[in-house]
Amino acid sequence: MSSSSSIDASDLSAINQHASFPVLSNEAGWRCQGNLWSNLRDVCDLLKIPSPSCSSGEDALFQHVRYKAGQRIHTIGQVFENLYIVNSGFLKAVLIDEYGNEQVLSFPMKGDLLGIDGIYTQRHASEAVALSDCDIILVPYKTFSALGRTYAELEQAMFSVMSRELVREQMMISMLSTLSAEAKVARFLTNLGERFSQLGYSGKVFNLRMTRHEIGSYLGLTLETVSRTLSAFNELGLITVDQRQIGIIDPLSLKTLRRLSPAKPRSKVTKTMSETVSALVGKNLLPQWHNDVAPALN
Amino acid sequence: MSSSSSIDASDLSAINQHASFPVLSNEAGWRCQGNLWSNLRDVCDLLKIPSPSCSSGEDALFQHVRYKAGQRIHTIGQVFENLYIVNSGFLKAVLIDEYGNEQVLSFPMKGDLLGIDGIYTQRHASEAVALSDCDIILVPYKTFSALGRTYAELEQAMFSVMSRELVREQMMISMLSTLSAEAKVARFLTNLGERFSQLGYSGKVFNLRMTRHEIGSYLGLTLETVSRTLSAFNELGLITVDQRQIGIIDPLSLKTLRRLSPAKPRSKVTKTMSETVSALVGKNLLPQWHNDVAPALN
DNA sequence: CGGCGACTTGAATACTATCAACGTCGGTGG
DNA sequence: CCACCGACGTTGATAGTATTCAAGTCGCCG
Repeated sequence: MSSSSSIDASDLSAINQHASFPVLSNEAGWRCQGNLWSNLRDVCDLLKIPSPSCSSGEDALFQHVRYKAGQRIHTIGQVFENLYIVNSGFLKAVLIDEYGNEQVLSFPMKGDLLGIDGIYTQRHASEAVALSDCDIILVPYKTFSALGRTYAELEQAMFSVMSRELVREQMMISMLSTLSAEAKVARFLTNLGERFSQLGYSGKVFNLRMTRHEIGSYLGLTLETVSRTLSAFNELGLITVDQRQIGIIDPLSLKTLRRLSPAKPRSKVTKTMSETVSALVGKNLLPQWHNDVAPALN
Repeated sequence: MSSSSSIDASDLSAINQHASFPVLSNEAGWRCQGNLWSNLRDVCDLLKIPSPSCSSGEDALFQHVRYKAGQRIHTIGQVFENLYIVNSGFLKAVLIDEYGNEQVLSFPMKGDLLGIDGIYTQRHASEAVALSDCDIILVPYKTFSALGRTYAELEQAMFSVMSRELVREQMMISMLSTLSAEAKVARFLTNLGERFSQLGYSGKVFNLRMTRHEIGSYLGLTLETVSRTLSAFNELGLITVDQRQIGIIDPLSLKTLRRLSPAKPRSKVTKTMSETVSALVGKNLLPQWHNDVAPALN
């Protein structure tokens, strides 16, 4: 099935059984044809962690695997053997709850690490699905552990990455419990834009790779609410929406968009404001202080 | 201030500066008076991870610090130097969001590990506050790292613990976005009960150490909703409530309590159930399928 | 005793979910 | 080629849940 230079996901079972421990090789030839293999340095660069200084770069080679949109990288309950690093493409990480509903946890893209959740029980707690064609680097956990014993910095970096994930999830928890639907969607868009920017794509105009339903699951909203909110932002001139094409027009307003003041509602005078702003405040789409400090505007 | 055998939190600054790297000592004397010091084995036991088999148990000693209710173990932005392990007492871990509101992330108790979130940026991302008097074991991260280099199993265990935390937070995310207020509170109570059980306390009758406001923050609800829900459970005979004294009467119903079916109601057979259950169904407190298969009731 | 923080309870409101109808796009097969 | 279909998306009407605002109670501490 794997016709030429590209390892296909359908070959993965064979790979897992026979090549799950890529052996050292001084032949650089393995890396010549396309992106079939990466060395430790490549992997560290991708993860944005410092690569071990004294590494020859040839300690180990890591295999790339291609997945087509819709394919699963790992599934819930599957025995944990590998970590996965996204080299290209877009995916979703989902949890299936006790009633069979899927909960989207994240939308990994280039440079993101998958599979950490399997370390604890030695089985994956979540599943990862390709939303577009993907190129994934397969990092056998045993290999990685062994390298960690050799290079202390690598081990340290791994702790750091896991700590970062932890903090990211904490932010997610905070956002889920405190923000309004509008604020959630607004942040989702700006965050996505920022991530695209960091990858060298446009952070202002981009394509959503996921459905409204998946966005809703990720944000704790229904797909209708997501759709309505996008439409509202569009009407207000904050963004443009054309199916999955998003254009960010007013990033600042999006970023500061907030819930209707969960704290002290200081009922104060509303002053004359620009059309747009008053429209926003009227719809409770801007922070409360736009009301409080109204005199400062205009 | 530290009068006798007990190290007080107010002495902590001095400790951090001068004794942040507890030195090896073959004198067991340090551990004689009370719980002032723990060795690696003690720490591993507390965390429920296997202690390195070839460890002498005297590689390092870890200092205990006592905190009084209300004191902070670490604060946001504080330089990350130590991990903390709860030996006794109850705390809350909180995040302060951009508007100054506090978001409760967890309620750590005996055996829980604090401070992991500081590894990434080398500064704590959250803060931990004692809800009761606490005895905390202070584990300098550097010491711990060094031990990890010596004992591979220890390092492995650390990854495992972090992975577990990650999965726990994922469950939290899922719960926050999909469950109803009733279901959230019900799970909160049963989870708390289970944790108490595991510590040897009663899982049926216990004291809440936190305010309704803190519970609400943890669950993404307002304090009023928490209060109302507890009252409702009380009226339904699922629990008893007397201020912060909780008595779990019907653990099973609590555990299966669910939102009013967001998904497709899968018609299944229901076994005969008690009065209590039909009361619950009447108030939409039990899964939708309890209604769908109503003929099966009575 | 006074006062404050925590808690409870009620009433009204606001927000989001739910239900339903319809529109669009892309693929497939007659 | 076109008709049909299914998945996805939009929009409206309605319902329901949780928040907000507002008293008022309780317990504790100075």
